[in-house]
Amino acid sequence: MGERIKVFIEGKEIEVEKGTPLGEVLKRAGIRDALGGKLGDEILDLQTPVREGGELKPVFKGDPESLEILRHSLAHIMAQALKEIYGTRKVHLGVGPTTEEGFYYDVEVEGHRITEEDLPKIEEKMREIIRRDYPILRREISREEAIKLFEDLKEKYKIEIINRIPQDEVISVYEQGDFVDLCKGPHLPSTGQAGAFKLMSVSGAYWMGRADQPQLTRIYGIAFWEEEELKERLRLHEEAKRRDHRRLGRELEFFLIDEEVGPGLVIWLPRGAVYRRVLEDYWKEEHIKRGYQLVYTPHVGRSKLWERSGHTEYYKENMFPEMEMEGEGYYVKPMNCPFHIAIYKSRVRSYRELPMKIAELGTVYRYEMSGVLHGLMRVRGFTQDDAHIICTPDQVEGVIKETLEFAVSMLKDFGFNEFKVYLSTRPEHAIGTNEQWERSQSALREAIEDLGLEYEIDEGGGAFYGPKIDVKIRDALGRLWQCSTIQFDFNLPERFDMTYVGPDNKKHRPYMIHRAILGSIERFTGVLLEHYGGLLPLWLSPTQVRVLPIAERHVSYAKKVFSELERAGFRVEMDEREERLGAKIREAELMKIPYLAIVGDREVETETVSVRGKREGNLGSMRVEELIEFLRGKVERKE
RNA sequence: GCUGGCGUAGCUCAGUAGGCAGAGCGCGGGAUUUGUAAUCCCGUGGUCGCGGGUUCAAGUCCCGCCGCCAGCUCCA
Repeated sequence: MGERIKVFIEGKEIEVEKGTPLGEVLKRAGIRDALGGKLGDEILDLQTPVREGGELKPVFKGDPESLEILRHSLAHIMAQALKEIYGTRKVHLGVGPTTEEGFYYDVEVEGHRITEEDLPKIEEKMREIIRRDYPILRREISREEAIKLFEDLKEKYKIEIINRIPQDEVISVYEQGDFVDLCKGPHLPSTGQAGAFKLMSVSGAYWMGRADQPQLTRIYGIAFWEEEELKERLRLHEEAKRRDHRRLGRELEFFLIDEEVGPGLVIWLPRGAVYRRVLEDYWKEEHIKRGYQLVYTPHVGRSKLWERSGHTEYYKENMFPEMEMEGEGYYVKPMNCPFHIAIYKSRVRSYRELPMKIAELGTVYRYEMSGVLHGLMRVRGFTQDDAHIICTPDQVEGVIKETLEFAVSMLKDFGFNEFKVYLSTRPEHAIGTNEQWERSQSALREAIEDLGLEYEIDEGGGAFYGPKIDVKIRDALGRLWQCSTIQFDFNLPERFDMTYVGPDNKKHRPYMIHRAILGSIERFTGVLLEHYGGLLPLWLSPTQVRVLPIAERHVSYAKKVFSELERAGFRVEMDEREERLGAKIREAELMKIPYLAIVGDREVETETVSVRGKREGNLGSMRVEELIEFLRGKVERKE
């Protein structure tokens, strides 16, 4: 009799011998149609021996966890297809994990470069393997056996993986037909049960993610149980493409990135600049309301400054190279903090003036590797909505709470309502005292909990100089984007010898916090454009209303409408070209102008305008004052 | 930066196997006076990313560089 363990399934307690396959365990609990089970964080398939007791959740086809099983098996089916096409010993498999929407496999094919053109052929072979309906069998083998097996198969990468598996861990392989792969599972019982999939793309990926290692070909696929779900996902991909901010930025005349000007350097076109001005005005007002002091600082600073701040030591690879003038070195700023510190230090500070909140829409320049640049999302020059808060130790809790609240409320104003917060705590090598770390970390955690936000802790993921929280927002397509960050800094106050005079008339070291809410204006704009598909909320729209006279005889009345709207504070345009109404409307629609005020004989006659909303369509006739009220309401509610 | 793909008119794209650079939209001019997503006609527009090479001949083939795209890596 072996060791016995207890598992709990749907409230039932089942005692089995350690190592009983999961399928057997489930059978004893009276569950027959499951695909696997979840024990702790691990998803096991039916063949996996259960070696630990605990709560066991059966996983059925259709459960989110079941996709993991499906996708794992599809990765193997793809690998098998590759081997059948290019030769078993010519294909060297790397790793083949599942992703959020499918799977990929990193492979090296000797003597052939896989391109997207190969994908249909591979897909076809995969379908064939699925039709053959091979049973997928799990086998646990010894380390020696495993090494011999994969050496025979010329699977050099698998050997490396085996050598990294801890000595006490079981090594398992899965077989289907004459294909065998090192894998801990989970898998479907047979290839015939694989669902709907599509191979999407091919790209390079370093072995082990390290640039000094060989580069393999990564083949991506997406997979779902049902054809319908797959189609829906492909539709989302199309939608994302349609909403690509780079396309919208050009079409709506928001911004330009010009090769001659330089990669990663954004030029804001007049329409984009109007939007940006509105956004920045709003941002400034909100900061002033909350007691921030707005400042402006230079774009370059002496090398000595960056040496003192530590940037030349820790951040140099992200900085534009040093320039020299009158024998003195200068750097273009990658951050605003040293300047804000200079402001703080411009005179002696009393505890009475803390917390001091210094804010700036500060444009910084960072060297980013050419391959990572991407529209507005990843650039080399950008404007941070930056602020530094300097406070006494016992103000920390209040300051953090207020800051997080501020961030969330601002993001909500832009129409984002779903947030995910990440708390990064002390890493192994860190500066600062235990007291500083604990106080800061608990202030961060409390603030998140007080606001009832969903969060995750990234244990040890903080910077060496302090813990932080990052806020990510979820967009209309379900994607997460990092925006806000609240970061403690125990380093700079020391380096710059920042002090304040306390009630005891002695000098003390303040706490300092870096924070950004939108992150960068450029990136945030990219996110906004994609979130709204270019149709920004009325308050942010560069043009809010366009007046369309139908014929020339309506122009003078249209001008009256135009100036009334303008006087009411709206951003208005008029299209008085000799064009058909349909054409004027079409162009306005393409420019995503939120409201059109159309005037023809009827409107002149009745002193009204015919209103057409981009979202709502024809809204019928109303008096100009009514339109103004209607638009005002929308602007005020930030709709 | 690395791997792969791409780079033709302002935009979207065609250009077979080297053999006189094309279309639609845009833009300019004219006609049309127009009712909820494209009026018609005429015209304009290109160092084919840049630089070399092969060839009688290069948008097309080869090499180098630049940029873009998908990833790797990194991040606001």
